[in-house]
Amino acid sequence: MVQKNSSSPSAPRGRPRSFDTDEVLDRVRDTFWRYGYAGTSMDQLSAATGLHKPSLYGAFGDKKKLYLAALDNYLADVRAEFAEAFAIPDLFESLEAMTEWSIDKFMGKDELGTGCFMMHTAMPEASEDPDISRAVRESMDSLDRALVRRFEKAIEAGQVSAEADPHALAMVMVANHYEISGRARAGYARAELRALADRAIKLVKAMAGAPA
Amino acid sequence: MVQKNSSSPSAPRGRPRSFDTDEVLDRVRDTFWRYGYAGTSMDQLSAATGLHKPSLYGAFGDKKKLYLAALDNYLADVRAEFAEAFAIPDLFESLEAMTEWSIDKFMGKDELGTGCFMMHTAMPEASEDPDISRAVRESMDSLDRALVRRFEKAIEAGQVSAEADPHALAMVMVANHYEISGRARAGYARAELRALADRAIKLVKAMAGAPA
DNA sequence: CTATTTATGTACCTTACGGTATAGTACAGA
DNA sequence: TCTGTACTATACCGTAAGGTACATAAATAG
Repeated sequence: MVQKNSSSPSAPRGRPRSFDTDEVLDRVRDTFWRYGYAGTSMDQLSAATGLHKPSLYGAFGDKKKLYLAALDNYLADVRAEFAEAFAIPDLFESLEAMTEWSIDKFMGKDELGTGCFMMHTAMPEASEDPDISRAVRESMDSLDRALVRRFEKAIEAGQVSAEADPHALAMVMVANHYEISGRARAGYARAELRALADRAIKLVKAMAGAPA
Repeated sequence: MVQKNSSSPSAPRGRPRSFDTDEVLDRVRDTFWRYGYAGTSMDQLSAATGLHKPSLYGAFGDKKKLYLAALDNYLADVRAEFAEAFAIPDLFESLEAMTEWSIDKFMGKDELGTGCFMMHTAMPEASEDPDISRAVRESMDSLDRALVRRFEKAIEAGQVSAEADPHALAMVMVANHYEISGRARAGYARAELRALADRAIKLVKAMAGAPA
Protein backbone atom coordinates (compact mmCIF):
# COMPACT_ATOMS: atom_id res chain seq x y z
CA MET A 1 0.00 0.00 0.00
CA VAL A 2 2.69 2.47 0.98
CA GLN A 3 5.39 3.21 -1.57
CA LYS A 4 8.70 1.42 -1.11
CA ASN A 5 10.30 4.73 -0.30
CA SER A 6 12.81 2.84 1.82
CA SER A 7 15.80 4.99 2.60
CA SER A 8 15.15 8.48 1.26
CA PRO A 9 12.52 10.28 3.33
CA SER A 10 12.60 13.20 0.89
CA ALA A 11 9.31 14.74 -0.13
CA PRO A 12 7.52 13.16 -3.10
CA ARG A 13 7.84 14.78 -6.46
CA GLY A 14 4.76 16.65 -7.58
CA ARG A 15 2.37 18.99 -5.85
CA PRO A 16 1.71 17.76 -2.32
CA ARG A 17 -1.73 16.64 -1.20
CA SER A 18 -3.76 19.28 0.54
CA PHE A 19 -5.41 16.72 2.81
CA ASP A 20 -4.63 13.97 5.27
CA THR A 21 -5.59 10.60 3.85
CA ASP A 22 -6.64 9.12 7.17
CA GLU A 23 -8.87 12.03 8.07
CA VAL A 24 -10.51 11.88 4.67
CA LEU A 25 -11.00 8.15 5.06
CA ASP A 26 -12.69 8.73 8.41
CA ARG A 27 -15.22 11.03 6.80
CA VAL A 28 -15.72 8.62 3.94
CA ARG A 29 -16.28 5.79 6.40
CA ASP A 30 -18.85 7.78 8.36
CA THR A 31 -20.76 8.64 5.22
CA PHE A 32 -20.85 5.07 3.94
CA TRP A 33 -21.80 4.04 7.46
CA ARG A 34 -24.97 6.08 7.43
CA TYR A 35 -26.17 5.54 3.89
CA GLY A 36 -24.65 2.19 2.91
CA TYR A 37 -22.43 1.47 -0.04
CA ALA A 38 -24.96 1.70 -2.84
CA GLY A 39 -26.83 4.47 -1.04
CA THR A 40 -23.84 6.79 -0.94
CA SER A 41 -22.90 8.85 -3.97
CA MET A 42 -19.51 10.19 -4.88
CA ASP A 43 -20.99 13.67 -4.65
CA GLN A 44 -21.96 13.00 -1.04
CA LEU A 45 -18.46 11.78 -0.33
CA SER A 46 -17.05 14.83 -2.01
CA ALA A 47 -19.22 17.07 0.15
CA ALA A 48 -18.42 15.12 3.34
CA THR A 49 -14.68 15.27 2.79
CA GLY A 50 -14.48 18.74 1.30
CA LEU A 51 -12.50 17.27 -1.58
CA HIS A 52 -13.48 17.55 -5.18
CA LYS A 53 -14.15 14.33 -6.97
CA PRO A 54 -10.97 14.26 -9.04
CA SER A 55 -8.99 14.34 -5.80
CA LEU A 56 -10.90 11.39 -4.43
CA TYR A 57 -10.46 9.48 -7.66
CA GLY A 58 -6.81 10.41 -7.83
CA ALA A 59 -6.11 9.27 -4.30
CA PHE A 60 -8.24 6.13 -4.12
CA GLY A 61 -9.15 4.94 -7.61
CA ASP A 62 -12.87 4.43 -7.84
CA LYS A 63 -15.87 4.13 -5.55
CA LYS A 64 -15.29 0.51 -4.68
CA LYS A 65 -11.60 0.98 -3.89
CA LEU A 66 -12.50 3.97 -1.78
CA TYR A 67 -15.02 1.87 0.06
CA LEU A 68 -12.55 -0.95 0.59
CA ALA A 69 -10.04 1.52 1.98
CA ALA A 70 -12.66 2.78 4.43
CA LEU A 71 -13.50 -0.79 5.38
CA ASP A 72 -9.84 -1.53 6.03
CA ASN A 73 -9.64 1.59 8.11
CA TYR A 74 -12.64 0.50 10.17
CA LEU A 75 -11.50 -3.08 10.64
CA ALA A 76 -8.02 -2.03 11.70
CA ASP A 77 -9.63 0.24 14.27
CA VAL A 78 -11.80 -2.57 15.61
CA ARG A 79 -8.89 -4.99 15.80
CA ALA A 80 -6.79 -2.46 17.69
CA GLU A 81 -9.53 -1.68 20.19
CA PHE A 82 -10.30 -5.33 20.79
CA ALA A 83 -6.63 -6.15 21.18
CA GLU A 84 -6.50 -3.48 23.85
CA ALA A 85 -9.59 -4.85 25.58
CA PHE A 86 -8.24 -8.39 25.44
CA ALA A 87 -4.97 -7.28 26.98
CA ILE A 88 -6.78 -6.56 30.24
CA PRO A 89 -5.73 -9.37 32.61
CA ASP A 90 -9.15 -10.12 34.07
CA LEU A 91 -11.33 -11.99 31.58
CA PHE A 92 -14.59 -10.38 32.54
CA GLU A 93 -13.14 -6.91 32.54
CA SER A 94 -11.95 -7.74 29.03
CA LEU A 95 -15.42 -8.72 27.91
CA GLU A 96 -16.89 -5.68 29.61
CA ALA A 97 -14.45 -3.42 27.77
CA MET A 98 -15.11 -5.15 24.46
CA THR A 99 -18.87 -4.80 24.72
CA GLU A 100 -18.75 -1.27 26.05
CA TRP A 101 -16.59 -0.18 23.15
CA SER A 102 -18.87 -1.92 20.64
CA ILE A 103 -21.96 -0.31 22.06
CA ASP A 104 -20.32 3.11 21.96
CA LYS A 105 -19.40 2.63 18.32
CA PHE A 106 -22.72 1.12 17.34
CA MET A 107 -24.82 3.83 18.94
CA GLY A 108 -23.20 6.50 16.82
CA LYS A 109 -23.31 10.20 17.47
CA ASP A 110 -26.80 11.00 16.23
CA GLU A 111 -30.28 9.91 17.14
CA LEU A 112 -30.49 6.78 15.08
CA GLY A 113 -27.90 4.09 15.76
CA THR A 114 -25.47 3.01 13.11
CA GLY A 115 -24.44 -0.50 14.12
CA CYS A 116 -21.34 -2.20 12.80
CA PHE A 117 -19.93 -0.64 9.67
CA MET A 118 -19.03 -3.98 8.18
CA MET A 119 -22.28 -5.73 8.99
CA HIS A 120 -24.51 -3.06 7.53
CA THR A 121 -22.56 -1.67 4.61
CA ALA A 122 -20.41 -4.57 3.42
CA MET A 123 -22.88 -7.40 3.92
CA PRO A 124 -25.48 -6.17 1.44
CA GLU A 125 -22.81 -6.12 -1.25
CA ALA A 126 -21.27 -9.40 -0.13
CA SER A 127 -23.80 -11.53 -1.97
CA GLU A 128 -22.66 -10.17 -5.34
CA ASP A 129 -19.09 -9.03 -4.76
CA PRO A 130 -16.45 -11.68 -4.00
CA ASP A 131 -13.87 -9.09 -2.91
CA ILE A 132 -16.17 -7.70 -0.26
CA SER A 133 -17.39 -11.13 0.72
CA ARG A 134 -13.83 -12.31 1.28
CA ALA A 135 -12.99 -9.25 3.37
CA VAL A 136 -15.99 -9.97 5.57
CA ARG A 137 -15.05 -13.60 6.04
CA GLU A 138 -11.50 -12.70 6.96
CA SER A 139 -12.72 -10.21 9.50
CA MET A 140 -15.17 -12.65 11.04
CA ASP A 141 -12.48 -15.30 11.25
CA SER A 142 -10.15 -12.81 12.83
CA LEU A 143 -12.65 -11.92 15.53
CA ASP A 144 -13.31 -15.61 16.16
CA ARG A 145 -9.63 -16.33 16.60
CA ALA A 146 -9.05 -13.35 18.85
CA LEU A 147 -11.87 -14.38 21.15
CA VAL A 148 -10.85 -18.02 21.23
CA ARG A 149 -7.32 -16.96 22.12
CA ARG A 150 -8.65 -14.71 24.85
CA PHE A 151 -10.59 -17.56 26.40
CA GLU A 152 -7.64 -19.92 26.08
CA LYS A 153 -5.56 -17.36 27.90
CA ALA A 154 -8.18 -17.20 30.66
CA ILE A 155 -8.10 -20.99 30.96
CA GLU A 156 -4.32 -20.98 31.17
CA ALA A 157 -4.49 -18.27 33.80
CA GLY A 158 -6.91 -20.41 35.78
CA GLN A 159 -9.60 -17.75 35.62
CA VAL A 160 -12.13 -20.20 34.28
CA SER A 161 -12.61 -23.96 34.39
CA ALA A 162 -10.11 -25.98 32.39
CA GLU A 163 -12.99 -27.96 30.93
CA ALA A 164 -14.64 -24.89 29.41
CA ASP A 165 -14.80 -24.87 25.60
CA PRO A 166 -13.12 -21.73 24.24
CA HIS A 167 -14.95 -22.11 20.93
CA ALA A 168 -18.36 -22.30 22.57
CA LEU A 169 -17.54 -19.27 24.71
CA ALA A 170 -16.28 -17.34 21.71
CA MET A 171 -19.44 -18.19 19.80
CA VAL A 172 -21.58 -16.66 22.52
CA MET A 173 -19.66 -13.40 22.47
CA VAL A 174 -19.43 -13.20 18.69
CA ALA A 175 -23.11 -13.88 18.13
CA ASN A 176 -23.95 -11.36 20.81
CA HIS A 177 -21.69 -8.83 19.14
CA TYR A 178 -23.45 -9.13 15.79
CA GLU A 179 -26.85 -9.09 17.40
CA ILE A 180 -26.08 -5.91 19.29
CA SER A 181 -24.96 -4.35 16.05
CA GLY A 182 -28.27 -5.14 14.41
CA ARG A 183 -30.29 -3.90 17.34
CA ALA A 184 -28.34 -0.68 17.44
CA ARG A 185 -29.02 0.08 13.81
CA ALA A 186 -32.68 -0.81 14.24
CA GLY A 187 -32.93 1.88 16.90
CA TYR A 188 -32.93 0.02 20.20
CA ALA A 189 -31.92 2.11 23.20
CA ARG A 190 -28.47 1.95 24.67
CA ALA A 191 -29.75 0.35 27.86
CA GLU A 192 -31.26 -2.51 25.88
CA LEU A 193 -27.96 -3.15 24.15
CA ARG A 194 -26.15 -3.04 27.45
CA ALA A 195 -28.62 -5.50 28.96
CA LEU A 196 -28.06 -7.84 26.04
CA ALA A 197 -24.30 -7.68 26.46
CA ASP A 198 -24.58 -8.23 30.20
CA ARG A 199 -26.74 -11.26 29.62
CA ALA A 200 -24.09 -12.73 27.32
CA ILE A 201 -21.33 -12.05 29.83
CA LYS A 202 -23.40 -13.62 32.55
CA LEU A 203 -23.89 -16.68 30.37
CA VAL A 204 -20.17 -16.87 29.72
CA LYS A 205 -19.62 -16.71 33.45
CA ALA A 206 -21.99 -19.60 34.01
CA MET A 207 -20.45 -21.64 31.21
CA ALA A 208 -16.90 -20.93 32.25
CA GLY A 209 -17.42 -21.60 35.91
CA ALA A 210 -19.15 -24.95 35.79
CA PRO A 211 -17.29 -27.91 34.30
CA ALA A 212 -18.90 -29.38 31.21
CA MET B 1 -54.45 -4.31 2.81
CA VAL B 2 -57.18 -6.26 1.01
CA GLN B 3 -60.22 -4.34 -0.12
CA LYS B 4 -63.30 -4.56 2.09
CA ASN B 5 -65.06 -6.44 -0.67
CA SER B 6 -67.04 -8.21 2.01
CA SER B 7 -70.13 -9.80 0.57
CA SER B 8 -69.99 -9.42 -3.20
CA PRO B 9 -67.28 -11.62 -4.70
CA SER B 10 -67.93 -10.09 -8.12
CA ALA B 11 -64.97 -9.21 -10.29
CA PRO B 12 -63.57 -5.70 -9.90
CA ARG B 13 -64.56 -3.14 -12.45
CA GLY B 14 -61.80 -2.32 -14.90
CA ARG B 15 -59.36 -4.41 -16.86
CA PRO B 16 -58.11 -7.29 -14.72
CA ARG B 17 -54.47 -7.61 -13.72
CA SER B 18 -52.42 -9.84 -15.94
CA PHE B 19 -50.26 -11.01 -13.02
CA ASP B 20 -50.50 -12.55 -9.59
CA THR B 21 -49.45 -10.05 -6.94
CA ASP B 22 -47.85 -12.62 -4.65
CA GLU B 23 -45.79 -14.15 -7.42
CA VAL B 24 -44.59 -10.73 -8.49
CA LEU B 25 -43.75 -9.89 -4.91
CA ASP B 26 -41.67 -13.07 -4.65
CA ARG B 27 -39.60 -12.02 -7.64
CA VAL B 28 -39.26 -8.52 -6.27
CA ARG B 29 -38.15 -9.90 -2.92
CA ASP B 30 -35.54 -12.14 -4.53
CA THR B 31 -34.12 -9.25 -6.53
CA PHE B 32 -33.87 -6.92 -3.55
CA TRP B 33 -32.41 -9.83 -1.61
CA ARG B 34 -29.46 -10.15 -3.96
CA TYR B 35 -28.68 -6.52 -4.65
CA GLY B 36 -29.99 -4.70 -1.59
CA TYR B 37 -32.54 -1.90 -1.52
CA ALA B 38 -30.40 0.91 -2.90
CA GLY B 39 -28.57 -1.48 -5.20
CA THR B 40 -31.72 -2.58 -6.99
CA SER B 41 -33.21 -0.44 -9.74
CA MET B 42 -36.80 -0.33 -10.86
CA ASP B 43 -35.62 -1.49 -14.25
CA GLN B 44 -34.14 -4.60 -12.67
CA LEU B 45 -37.40 -5.23 -10.87
CA SER B 46 -39.28 -4.72 -14.08
CA ALA B 47 -37.06 -7.25 -15.82
CA ALA B 48 -37.25 -9.73 -12.94
CA THR B 49 -41.04 -9.63 -12.78
CA GLY B 50 -41.71 -9.31 -16.49
CA LEU B 51 -43.92 -6.34 -15.71
CA HIS B 52 -43.46 -2.92 -17.19
CA LYS B 53 -42.74 -0.17 -14.74
CA PRO B 54 -46.16 1.50 -14.87
CA SER B 55 -47.70 -1.78 -13.76
CA LEU B 56 -45.36 -1.96 -10.79
CA TYR B 57 -46.06 1.64 -9.88
CA GLY B 58 -49.77 1.14 -10.38
CA ALA B 59 -49.88 -1.90 -8.15
CA PHE B 60 -47.48 -0.86 -5.39
CA GLY B 61 -46.93 2.89 -5.41
CA ASP B 62 -43.24 3.65 -5.46
CA LYS B 63 -39.95 1.87 -4.87
CA LYS B 64 -40.09 2.11 -1.12
CA LYS B 65 -43.67 0.87 -0.87
CA LEU B 66 -42.78 -1.96 -3.18
CA TYR B 67 -39.84 -2.82 -0.96
CA LEU B 68 -41.97 -2.67 2.19
CA ALA B 69 -44.50 -4.99 0.57
CA ALA B 70 -41.69 -7.44 -0.22
CA LEU B 71 -40.41 -7.14 3.34
CA ASP B 72 -43.90 -7.87 4.70
CA ASN B 73 -44.11 -10.83 2.38
CA TYR B 74 -40.79 -12.15 3.67
CA LEU B 75 -41.53 -11.59 7.35
CA ALA B 76 -44.93 -13.24 7.10
CA ASP B 77 -43.22 -16.22 5.52
CA VAL B 78 -40.66 -16.41 8.33
CA ARG B 79 -43.28 -16.11 11.02
CA ALA B 80 -45.35 -18.85 9.44
CA GLU B 81 -42.39 -21.21 9.13
CA PHE B 82 -41.25 -20.58 12.67
CA ALA B 83 -44.76 -21.04 14.02
CA GLU B 84 -44.79 -24.39 12.30
CA ALA B 85 -41.40 -25.32 13.74
CA PHE B 86 -42.42 -24.20 17.22
CA ALA B 87 -45.56 -26.30 17.03
CA ILE B 88 -43.43 -29.44 17.09
CA PRO B 89 -43.93 -30.90 20.58
CA ASP B 90 -40.28 -31.74 21.31
CA LEU B 91 -38.26 -28.61 22.07
CA PHE B 92 -35.07 -29.72 20.41
CA GLU B 93 -36.82 -30.92 17.32
CA SER B 94 -38.36 -27.45 17.20
CA LEU B 95 -34.98 -25.78 17.36
CA GLU B 96 -33.59 -28.19 14.81
CA ALA B 97 -36.44 -27.37 12.43
CA MET B 98 -36.03 -23.66 13.00
CA THR B 99 -32.32 -23.66 12.26
CA GLU B 100 -32.60 -26.02 9.33
CA TRP B 101 -35.19 -23.82 7.69
CA SER B 102 -33.09 -20.71 8.33
CA ILE B 103 -30.01 -22.28 6.84
CA ASP B 104 -31.95 -23.39 3.77
CA LYS B 105 -33.27 -19.89 3.25
CA PHE B 106 -29.98 -18.18 3.98
CA MET B 107 -27.96 -20.34 1.63
CA GLY B 108 -30.07 -19.32 -1.34
CA LYS B 109 -30.20 -21.09 -4.67
CA ASP B 110 -27.01 -19.81 -6.24
CA GLU B 111 -23.35 -20.00 -5.41
CA LEU B 112 -23.12 -17.08 -3.05
CA GLY B 113 -25.35 -17.13 0.01
CA THR B 114 -27.97 -14.52 0.59
CA GLY B 115 -28.52 -14.46 4.34
CA CYS B 116 -31.60 -12.99 5.94
CA PHE B 117 -33.54 -10.65 3.69
CA MET B 118 -34.31 -8.27 6.51
CA MET B 119 -30.84 -8.19 8.01
CA HIS B 120 -29.06 -7.43 4.78
CA THR B 121 -31.48 -5.30 2.82
CA ALA B 122 -33.50 -3.45 5.48
CA MET B 123 -30.72 -2.82 8.00
CA PRO B 124 -28.59 -0.61 5.76
CA GLU B 125 -31.58 1.67 5.24
CA ALA B 126 -32.67 1.49 8.89
CA SER B 127 -30.20 4.12 10.02
CA GLU B 128 -31.88 6.78 7.88
CA ASP B 129 -35.42 5.56 7.43
CA PRO B 130 -37.70 5.41 10.49
CA ASP B 131 -40.35 3.34 8.68
CA ILE B 132 -37.88 0.61 7.87
CA SER B 133 -36.22 0.86 11.27
CA ARG B 134 -39.57 0.38 12.99
CA ALA B 135 -40.41 -2.62 10.83
CA VAL B 136 -37.11 -4.19 11.80
CA ARG B 137 -37.63 -3.60 15.50
CA GLU B 138 -41.12 -5.07 15.35
CA SER B 139 -39.81 -8.13 13.60
CA MET B 140 -36.98 -8.62 16.08
CA ASP B 141 -39.37 -8.24 18.99
CA SER B 142 -41.70 -10.72 17.38
CA LEU B 143 -38.98 -13.33 17.04
CA ASP B 144 -37.91 -12.71 20.65
CA ARG B 145 -41.42 -13.24 21.90
CA ALA B 146 -41.98 -16.34 19.82
CA LEU B 147 -38.83 -17.94 21.15
CA VAL B 148 -39.48 -16.98 24.74
CA ARG B 149 -42.96 -18.47 24.44
CA ARG B 150 -41.52 -21.64 22.95
CA PHE B 151 -39.15 -22.04 25.89
CA GLU B 152 -41.89 -21.27 28.39
CA LYS B 153 -43.95 -23.98 26.77
CA ALA B 154 -41.04 -26.39 27.12
CA ILE B 155 -40.74 -25.52 30.80
CA GLU B 156 -44.44 -26.06 31.34
CA ALA B 157 -44.19 -29.37 29.52
CA GLY B 158 -41.38 -30.35 31.84
CA GLN B 159 -38.96 -30.78 28.93
CA VAL B 160 -36.40 -28.53 30.55
CA SER B 161 -35.58 -27.43 34.06
CA ALA B 162 -38.11 -25.14 35.69
CA GLU B 163 -35.28 -22.89 36.79
CA ALA B 164 -34.11 -22.24 33.21
CA ASP B 165 -34.42 -18.63 32.04
CA PRO B 166 -36.53 -18.47 28.86
CA HIS B 167 -35.09 -15.06 28.01
CA ALA B 168 -31.51 -16.23 28.25
CA LEU B 169 -32.32 -19.27 26.14
CA ALA B 170 -34.12 -17.16 23.55
CA MET B 171 -31.16 -14.80 23.40
CA VAL B 172 -28.84 -17.65 22.49
CA MET B 173 -31.03 -18.78 19.63
CA VAL B 174 -31.76 -15.30 18.34
CA ALA B 175 -28.14 -14.22 18.37
CA ASN B 176 -27.20 -17.47 16.68
CA HIS B 177 -29.87 -16.88 14.07
CA TYR B 178 -28.52 -13.47 13.14
CA GLU B 179 -24.96 -14.68 13.16
CA ILE B 180 -25.78 -17.54 10.80
CA SER B 181 -27.43 -15.05 8.50
CA GLY B 182 -24.29 -12.95 8.34
CA ARG B 183 -22.03 -15.93 7.79
CA ALA B 184 -24.27 -17.20 5.02
CA ARG B 185 -24.11 -13.95 3.12
CA ALA B 186 -20.37 -13.75 3.65
CA GLY B 187 -20.03 -17.06 1.85
CA TYR B 188 -19.46 -19.61 4.60
CA ALA B 189 -20.26 -23.18 3.65
CA ARG B 190 -23.47 -24.84 4.66
CA ALA B 191 -21.65 -27.26 6.97
CA GLU B 192 -20.16 -24.36 8.91
CA LEU B 193 -23.58 -22.81 9.40
CA ARG B 194 -24.98 -26.16 10.51
CA ALA B 195 -22.12 -26.58 12.99
CA LEU B 196 -22.81 -23.14 14.39
CA ALA B 197 -26.49 -23.91 14.83
CA ASP B 198 -25.70 -27.26 16.43
CA ARG B 199 -23.38 -25.58 18.86
CA ALA B 200 -26.13 -23.17 19.89
CA ILE B 201 -28.61 -25.99 20.34
CA LYS B 202 -26.07 -27.91 22.39
CA LEU B 203 -25.59 -24.86 24.57
CA VAL B 204 -29.34 -24.51 25.03
CA LYS B 205 -29.43 -28.14 26.05
CA ALA B 206 -26.76 -27.57 28.67
CA MET B 207 -28.44 -24.41 29.96
CA ALA B 208 -31.88 -25.94 30.04
CA GLY B 209 -30.86 -29.18 31.66
CA ALA B 210 -28.88 -27.88 34.60
CA PRO B 211 -30.63 -25.72 37.18
CA ALA B 212 -29.27 -22.18 37.44
C1' DC C 1 14.66 29.51 -14.57
C1' DT C 2 12.85 25.66 -16.83
C1' DA C 3 11.00 21.12 -17.12
C1' DT C 4 8.61 17.56 -14.92
C1' DT C 5 5.45 15.71 -11.83
C1' DT C 6 1.45 15.51 -9.20
C1' DA C 7 -2.66 17.66 -7.18
C1' DT C 8 -6.62 20.91 -7.57
C1' DG C 9 -10.95 23.06 -9.42
C1' DT C 10 -14.36 23.64 -12.95
C1' DA C 11 -16.98 21.95 -16.08
C1' DC C 12 -18.56 18.35 -18.38
C1' DC C 13 -19.74 13.40 -20.48
C1' DT C 14 -22.47 9.24 -20.73
C1' DT C 15 -25.51 6.40 -18.63
C1' DA C 16 -28.84 4.96 -15.50
C1' DC C 17 -31.97 6.34 -12.13
C1' DG C 18 -37.00 6.91 -10.17
C1' DG C 19 -41.03 8.15 -11.96
C1' DT C 20 -44.81 9.44 -15.52
C1' DA C 21 -47.73 11.06 -19.81
C1' DT C 22 -50.23 9.05 -23.10
C1' DA C 23 -52.35 5.99 -26.15
C1' DG C 24 -54.38 1.68 -26.44
C1' DT C 25 -56.84 -2.54 -24.38
C1' DA C 26 -59.83 -5.69 -21.71
C1' DC C 27 -63.21 -6.10 -18.57
C1' DA C 28 -68.19 -4.86 -15.87
C1' DG C 29 -72.44 -2.60 -15.91
C1' DA C 30 -76.17 -0.27 -18.17
C1' DT D 1 -73.36 -1.24 -28.03
C1' DC D 2 -71.80 2.24 -25.44
C1' DT D 3 -69.47 4.08 -21.29
C1' DG D 4 -66.66 4.13 -17.45
C1' DT D 5 -62.80 1.98 -15.31
C1' DA D 6 -58.61 -0.14 -14.45
C1' DC D 7 -54.60 -2.21 -16.45
C1' DT D 8 -50.77 -2.53 -20.23
C1' DA D 9 -47.18 -0.83 -23.35
C1' DT D 10 -44.22 2.53 -25.33
C1' DA D 11 -41.90 6.29 -25.03
C1' DC D 12 -40.25 9.74 -22.52
C1' DC D 13 -38.85 13.45 -18.60
C1' DG D 14 -35.76 15.61 -15.40
C1' DT D 15 -32.18 14.48 -12.51
C1' DA D 16 -28.47 12.31 -10.37
C1' DA D 17 -25.25 8.76 -10.86
C1' DG D 18 -20.05 7.31 -11.59
C1' DG D 19 -16.36 9.00 -13.78
C1' DT D 20 -13.17 12.27 -16.57
C1' DA D 21 -10.89 16.24 -19.74
C1' DC D 22 -8.59 20.08 -19.22
C1' DA D 23 -6.59 24.05 -17.60
C1' DT D 24 -4.19 25.66 -13.49
C1' DA D 25 -1.33 25.47 -9.30
C1' DA D 26 2.36 23.88 -6.29
C1' DA D 27 5.97 21.24 -5.41
C1' DT D 28 10.99 18.91 -6.82
C1' DA D 29 15.01 18.03 -10.07
C1' DG D 30 18.20 19.73 -12.95
